[in-house]
Amino acid sequence: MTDELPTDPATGEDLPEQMRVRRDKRARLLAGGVDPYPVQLPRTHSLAEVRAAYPDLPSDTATGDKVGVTGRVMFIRNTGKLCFATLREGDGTELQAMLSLNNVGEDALAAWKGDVDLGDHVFIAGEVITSRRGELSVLADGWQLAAKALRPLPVAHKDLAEETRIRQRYVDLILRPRARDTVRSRAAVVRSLRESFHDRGFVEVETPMLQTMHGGATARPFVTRSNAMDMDLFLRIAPELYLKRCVVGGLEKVFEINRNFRNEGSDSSHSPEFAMLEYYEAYATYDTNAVMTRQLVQEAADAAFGTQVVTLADGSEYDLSGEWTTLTMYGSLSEALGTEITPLTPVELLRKHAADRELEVDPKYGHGKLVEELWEHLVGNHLYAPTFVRDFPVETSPLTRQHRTEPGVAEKWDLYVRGFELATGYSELVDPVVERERLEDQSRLGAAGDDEAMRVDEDFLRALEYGMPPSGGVGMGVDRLLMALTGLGIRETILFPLVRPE
RNA sequence: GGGCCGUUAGCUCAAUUGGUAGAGCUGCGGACUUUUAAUCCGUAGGUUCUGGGUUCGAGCCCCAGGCGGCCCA
Repeated sequence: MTDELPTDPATGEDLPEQMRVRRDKRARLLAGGVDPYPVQLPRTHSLAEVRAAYPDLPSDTATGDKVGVTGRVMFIRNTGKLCFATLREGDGTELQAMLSLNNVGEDALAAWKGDVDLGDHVFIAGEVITSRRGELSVLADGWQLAAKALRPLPVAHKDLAEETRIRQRYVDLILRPRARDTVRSRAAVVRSLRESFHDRGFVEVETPMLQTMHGGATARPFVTRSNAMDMDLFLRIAPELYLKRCVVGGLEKVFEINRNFRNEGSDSSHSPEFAMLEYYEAYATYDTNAVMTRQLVQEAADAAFGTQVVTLADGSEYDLSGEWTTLTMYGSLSEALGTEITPLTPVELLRKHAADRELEVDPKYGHGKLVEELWEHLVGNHLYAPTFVRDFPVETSPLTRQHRTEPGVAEKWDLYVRGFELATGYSELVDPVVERERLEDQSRLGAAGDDEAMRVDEDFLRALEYGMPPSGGVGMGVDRLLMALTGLGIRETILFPLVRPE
């Protein structure tokens, strides 16, 4: 668990025996003129290429074909004059190496037994054969150390403790091919998102992560400092206000996939730093961008897993295909409470409903926040199948357009998947005068102590005053998309999540 | 922020009422030319997260702290 450095690195005196042994081997090899970390090895084939070239070799076959392969030693099975090792390479492919006294000679066999430990990278040159048991193997003519491992590999037969998996992800990746699959799935999903946008004529932009004023979401920012400019800066909580400036400027279809930072705790679905996708499209609405968002998710599922009925980590299936359910926030809340709730329902009554359900709410909450809390508690958390919930309270949606016919609600949807919020979409508010009023309301909340409230961004308002076309906008958590598609927790979808130092 | 649980060998975990800290794998020594988590014989390995306290005696009880997990806000 603890990885203290040795008090004396040269002798490694205070090290556990297993690390001392490996350090000693390295030193002995160097002293004997053998480089435990050679710069290059005459590899001719990947393990996967060997496997692909000989898919159906019968047992106990000699092909006569010579190859040079490399891999990390995952298992070793030595007998007196014949040694077996299971090599594993990057994509998880395994191939057996065999070293026989007859082929490599006494010295090379003794060196193999004496020098090679589990976890070492080795190079094997030899003939492709199958063993008597039918295992595809490379029967060595010679071998060479490719990189000596100085730390023992944890046992491969027991799961690594979750904390160690996160803190030492490299070990997790070595031991658990599934961990590497997750990384590849994530890459496939992100690539699919980009391709879906490119196919639809969107342009990818990168907007500031260091901002002089944070905005675009209600969240607490990280504060940092520019020495040269002698001023505080904020790590962005959302790219929204910059992407809208792009739309004002005539980039009518823009998207960005990048990191957001929110100065909040982490749990199974939150991380202080997370990957966010946002996209804006002129002349789109929250109706049309809901359709496109569904397509983005479905295309990503197809690209990464070849199906829209994905298999989750617990083995269950999750169906993302076809059309998705749509609810309204007030309608579904009314149904859950058994009584009509509207934008005109007084705050006192909402508080009473919360109290009746033993839901504790902040006494400062107004109508909008109370409705959202009640809804999340009574409806949102129980939505398993992909569901769009539409028409949010205006009060809590300061950047969203007022509904075109329904008073008191905004043209905003949230997409819920497996009980958590995956994405949100708006018909964007583009009237600069109304926008200013909303931001001024927010800034009054901020002045009153709400440090999640937005500030008045004068430059953003100036941009809107030049005229932003009617637009739809969407934000989707990329980590959460992976969670939705795999059933993993957010810490498994992020390669190196933030953890306190040991 | 609050509550509960955990923290022991390289890894995964045991340890009765407070009474010499154990196992499997790994390691080390040996045997073995067809193994598949090889097998067999032998053997080593500990600041029990840290610091205090109680006690004849603490992995275990008490206090403070660290790190992590779960639940709640």
